[in-house]
Amino acid sequence: MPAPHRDRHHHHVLVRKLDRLVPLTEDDAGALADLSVGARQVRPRTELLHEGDTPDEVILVLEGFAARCKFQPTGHRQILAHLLPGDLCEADAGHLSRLDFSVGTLSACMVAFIPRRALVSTLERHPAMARALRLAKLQEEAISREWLVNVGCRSALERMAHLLCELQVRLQAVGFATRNGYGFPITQQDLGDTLGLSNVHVNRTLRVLRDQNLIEWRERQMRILDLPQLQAIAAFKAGYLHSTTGHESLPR
Amino acid sequence: MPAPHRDRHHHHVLVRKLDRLVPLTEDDAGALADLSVGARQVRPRTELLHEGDTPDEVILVLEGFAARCKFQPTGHRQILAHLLPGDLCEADAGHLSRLDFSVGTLSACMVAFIPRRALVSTLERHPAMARALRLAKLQEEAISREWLVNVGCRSALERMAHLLCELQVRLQAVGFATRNGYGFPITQQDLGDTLGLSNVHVNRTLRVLRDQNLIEWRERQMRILDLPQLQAIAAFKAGYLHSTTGHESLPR
DNA sequence: CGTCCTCTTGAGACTACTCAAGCGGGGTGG
DNA sequence: CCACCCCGCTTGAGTAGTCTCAAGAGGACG
Repeated sequence: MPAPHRDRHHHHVLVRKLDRLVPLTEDDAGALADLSVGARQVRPRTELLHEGDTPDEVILVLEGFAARCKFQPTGHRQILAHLLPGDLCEADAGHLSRLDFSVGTLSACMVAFIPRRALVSTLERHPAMARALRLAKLQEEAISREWLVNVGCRSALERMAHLLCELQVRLQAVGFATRNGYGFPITQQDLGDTLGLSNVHVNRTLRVLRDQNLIEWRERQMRILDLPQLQAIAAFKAGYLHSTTGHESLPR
Repeated sequence: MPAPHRDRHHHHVLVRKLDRLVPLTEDDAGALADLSVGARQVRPRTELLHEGDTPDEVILVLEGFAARCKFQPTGHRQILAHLLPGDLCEADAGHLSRLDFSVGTLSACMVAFIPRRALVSTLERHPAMARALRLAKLQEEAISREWLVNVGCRSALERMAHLLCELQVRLQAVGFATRNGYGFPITQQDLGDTLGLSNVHVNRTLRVLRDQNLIEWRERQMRILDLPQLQAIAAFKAGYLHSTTGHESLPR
């Protein structure tokens, strides 16, 4: 029993992600999949783009956790965004002279480096993809707004719960989470740099969630035991992710 | 002694701001200025766009301080961005179904409500403006990244100093700051909601800066007495604002 | 087998918060 | 014109949340 024709490339993360935002043709999907030939396995804690660079390649994460981050003179690191499978990074950074942050892997990752020119020309030939990427960018911005709220006015427990809920939704949208958990191959230090907490306090906060039987985290696998309760703690509203069931209104 | 021809519209904030990013023709400038006819005076603490709305108008601030903000169920408010004179807000929000934040004035403001269709058609006829707006958007994103760093890993004193430095640069770029200060008509509570601090702690933090003769803030006028020292406290690097002397490289 | 890295837990310190009270200026109504 | 009131600023006191320093345990890897 053959899969429907239009699903031929749907094993590809980026296709899965964008098709939820804007229905793609089989032709679109193929062109998209072609962009990520030559993907490479990258070790954890590897810098992919450096602060101050003017990269002529765009990063596409296919597997694993990567991140945008900024390093402070004090040695502190702030993680600005998690780059999950299907996330395309710095698509329009070419407009700026220099990056004001760096991009690196947290875990081992499968990453494609897409020449900007190739991306641009593909987008010109596939306007639906361009529209989907604009929507994806808006989602990203909504996430970073929520992160500012997180560090700005939530307690450690609330922040942690909120992040775990967000990842559940985002990863599920690209097929990297089950109903009650996901692979979570990052360190507690990474988590601290994400949430603006010390690694020690991250540990204590996780223990509270574990002691309340809300989560379990072993062998790089996060199990969400009580999602409703976790969402309640975080006052988590999935709406901001704009990824509910796909196919947003398409003005303009 | 007549002003040079191309300066005819340069009394307009948005023209001043965008012309620094991409040189505009007199024709561009005129079209831009036309968009803000019908600007209105708005009282402080007025909501301009509401969370959940799908606005068909874009906000242009001509005078005063406005802000994007998110309200929490707990009653807390997080300010996501300051909208200063020359800032154009939610230019591409039309792509999303619903706003996940609201926009409101902090101080009394002069604001233009620009119908999205008018903006779009002007941008189609003036591609330089469209390019300038894309660059302005990138600046905004850089600022919000820096804000995340601010609340994520800086102390109260550092956060405050950093914000004051940022405003000095941003306001000077649109002619709303002198070399050593600017009008600063917002409350300490607003400042707290911006920096993730309580209003009480904002007050104490300001007193430290005042006691060290770094700033003076009276009658809604902020005077920066020692900018280098303030920048040193904040580890402030103006580079992220990408507004140094204008006319960035223009790829693509 | 040793080393390194991450996780874990304890103890003590410090930053920032909450609650509370007083002050001062600007606007409003008598 | 004056009195009052409200809102924002200021300062104090005590508390809570988070941080730093430190030490030990458990794995992974060479």
